Amino acid sequence: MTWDFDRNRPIYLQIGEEICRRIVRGDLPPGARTPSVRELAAELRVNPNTVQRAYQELERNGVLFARRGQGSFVREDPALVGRLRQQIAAAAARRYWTEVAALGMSPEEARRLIAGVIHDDKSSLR
Amino acid sequence: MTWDFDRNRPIYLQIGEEICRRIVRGDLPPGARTPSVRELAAELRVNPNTVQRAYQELERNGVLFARRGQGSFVREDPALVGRLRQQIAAAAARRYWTEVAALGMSPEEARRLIAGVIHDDKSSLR
DNA sequence: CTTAGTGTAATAGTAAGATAGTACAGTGAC
DNA sequence: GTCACTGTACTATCTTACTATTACACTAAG
Repeated sequence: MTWDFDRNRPIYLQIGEEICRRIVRGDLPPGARTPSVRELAAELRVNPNTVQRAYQELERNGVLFARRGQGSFVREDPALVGRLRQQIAAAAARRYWTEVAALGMSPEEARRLIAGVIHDDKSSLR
Repeated sequence: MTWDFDRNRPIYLQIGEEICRRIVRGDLPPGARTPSVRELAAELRVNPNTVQRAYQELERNGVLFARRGQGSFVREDPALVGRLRQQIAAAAARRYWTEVAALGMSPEEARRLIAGVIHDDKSSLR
């Protein structure tokens, strides 16, 4: 999976967010080994330093831990997945509402717009 | 209105977005003069060059036009407001759905989450 | 022990955003 | 004409994200 970054935001942040998404989805369950720094850097066509910075950030936030010579792993905290899911989703929802409210959009229209986008996306899958 | 920037995104982009929001809301109707470069720079505690860059960007996108010695103005294109409103809102909705879908969230939950956030916000206004 | 793979650290260089300061060009009011 | 405002342009400097490269410390497998 090569993948496109938002050029206007630091890559290391976007990598961290992607790791968290994989954890929430269950692709990276607690205890699992994450891709190594060099491995992920090659996959994303990015410098290893950038990946390492992302991992350090995640370690500081209690998401990962690292073992020299072995790799980095998802923490085994049972509350982790739920916490991440809740944090990310709530932030996304809040951001959406903040943005459209700043346009003067009504709650009803804000809800309708989301429903429409979701519906269009579903029907475009075939 | 002093106002806080997202430190992880270029300020000039955020200024441009705020101008567009003001246009959509009607605070800056077509034909209206925008704050001068120096004026807005002072208001936002930002360098005049940064504001100028935002204005240039908006001029390239057909949102503003400038007259030396007079100021910058919102274009009088009758479709402008609707176009901006549609663009910004649709992008916001799409981004929200992309984000939560990447967590594995269902359409129903995505809609419920938005409804909850909007409701909480309304009831916190008093 | 050797080897290959891991995380970690340090250095140097590049590019972009932002600041500071100055200067020039056009407009309108006096 | 003068003055005060506008947009516009340019240079220099700083900071940060990112790249490139090298090196070291640790672990597991052979």
